[in-house]
Amino acid sequence: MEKYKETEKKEERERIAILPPLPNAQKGKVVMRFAPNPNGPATLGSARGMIVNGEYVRIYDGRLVLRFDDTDPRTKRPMLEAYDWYIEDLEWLGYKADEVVYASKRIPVYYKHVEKLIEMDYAYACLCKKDEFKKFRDNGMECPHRNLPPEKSLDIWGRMLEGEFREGEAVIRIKTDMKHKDPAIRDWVAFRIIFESHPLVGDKHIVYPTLDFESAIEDHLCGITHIIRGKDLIDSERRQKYIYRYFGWEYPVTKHWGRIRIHEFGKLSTSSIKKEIEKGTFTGWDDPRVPTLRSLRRRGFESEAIKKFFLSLGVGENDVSVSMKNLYAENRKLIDEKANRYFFVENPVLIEISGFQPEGVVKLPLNPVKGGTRILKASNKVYISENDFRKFEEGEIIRLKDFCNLKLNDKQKLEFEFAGWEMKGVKKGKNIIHWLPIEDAMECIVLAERDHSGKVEKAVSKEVGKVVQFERFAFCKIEKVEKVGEENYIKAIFTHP
RNA sequence: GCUCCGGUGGUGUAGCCCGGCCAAUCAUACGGGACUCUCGAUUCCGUGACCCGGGUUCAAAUCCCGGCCGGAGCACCA
Repeated sequence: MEKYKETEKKEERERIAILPPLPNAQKGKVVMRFAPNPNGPATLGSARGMIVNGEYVRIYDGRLVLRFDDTDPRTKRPMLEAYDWYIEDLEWLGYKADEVVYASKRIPVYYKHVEKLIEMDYAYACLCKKDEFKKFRDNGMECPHRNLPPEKSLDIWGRMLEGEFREGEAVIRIKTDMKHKDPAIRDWVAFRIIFESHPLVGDKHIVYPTLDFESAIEDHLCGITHIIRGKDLIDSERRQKYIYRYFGWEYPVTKHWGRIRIHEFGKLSTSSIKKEIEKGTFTGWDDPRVPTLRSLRRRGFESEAIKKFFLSLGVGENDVSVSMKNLYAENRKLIDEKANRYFFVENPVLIEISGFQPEGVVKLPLNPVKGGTRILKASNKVYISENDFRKFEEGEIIRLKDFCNLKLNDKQKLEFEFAGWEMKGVKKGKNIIHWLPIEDAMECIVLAERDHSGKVEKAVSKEVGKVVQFERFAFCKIEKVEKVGEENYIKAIFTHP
């Protein structure tokens, strides 16, 4: 009976995690893509793209393409390390790209396509200045270059590639409709000149495609059947459909999700994080305060929790504003039973207990599921947290968890007196505190929003790389044991409460 | 301003296409009880929502119109 209930619950949870069916999707024939710009590492926002696409591909037994939309070496300059980081992060989340495409390496392919479009008179070389064109566009008028004969456009195109124009002097535009009711769609730019060395392909090119062009061609070439992305790219579809019509291609099925805002991180964008790192506010892209996947991994989050978190948001088009608490809840479900328990005493106050001379050791439970014990010396010199100490009043009985009771005699002088071994008489809850014998304590620093320092059980040294729970404090990942001078100390990272 | 899109409890989400079984699902949050020598877990109970106004209909969260609010795009960024 109990077991039946258990599995039923699991199924319920599983069902929630399932995404709505994709229109026109056939098992085995779905091809989807995740297309980031590697101008920084994957963030929580990128994770949504990886998870939703990855999960659909898994459901439909399809193919996943990881494509780097890195065709602007200046404004959204790619970061060389980020390419591999994306591949790593994708794998960490449990998805594997069946194919990896680097747009910057395939620029000649895009050249060929645009040449064809120019020949067919569906694209033209435009020599207007940016604001000149804007005027034409806003008034629904054709610019003087629009009706250049294809040969003439082709000639300008050739000279663009030769470097005869400077930046801003010539672009290639796709012909749409200068009277289109949405000005954003009118004759958009497909290629522009950028004299800037590309981190990945160097000085090979001076004419780069815009995202809309590159993505349109690449989606077709890769045989993408379904595109799911943020709604900021919703106009892309309207623009790109012109190309698809001109070539007689079929546009993939699309779906867009709304903007996501995480309460705790607010406005942090890739570029603003970058700035803060350069300023030294953050230590790097894996600083625990930063919403990158690298940081969450470092903090000890399970990728499964991140997945559940995003799947629970669904793929609706309305904007969401969600708290990390939801992620914490998912992660807690996974790590609670794995994490060993230890005492971490923040802002330690050393007290000496009078009235007894303890001998031997105290055994404490190590893990709530697997059991096991950990051992601390029974001592009359122990650390307790200043945060607890502050709350006690003279005459109060305090329980050192799993050890013994004390009575606070004089708060000023830190005078504590032994008050028995048994639990009875102690109010459960707030008066049971964690503690640490002076003999088993070592220094510990916990990196978080605001760093916490204190003392921790020496045995924690064996947990490097693992997530533990510091009782009555939080879950933390033990990162390493570091030596400062003579002394070792534990460096841990705050995971979540 | 123009062009799209969206509005279900504090926060997310299901339901809306194909109106009735929705006095609206689930999660999280919050409040209270039990249990546990953790402020964690478990468990029980509770709080709490269909943006507003019209219309269609025997019947509307679901369809239609208007309003209000929110968002996205309007880049030689992605």
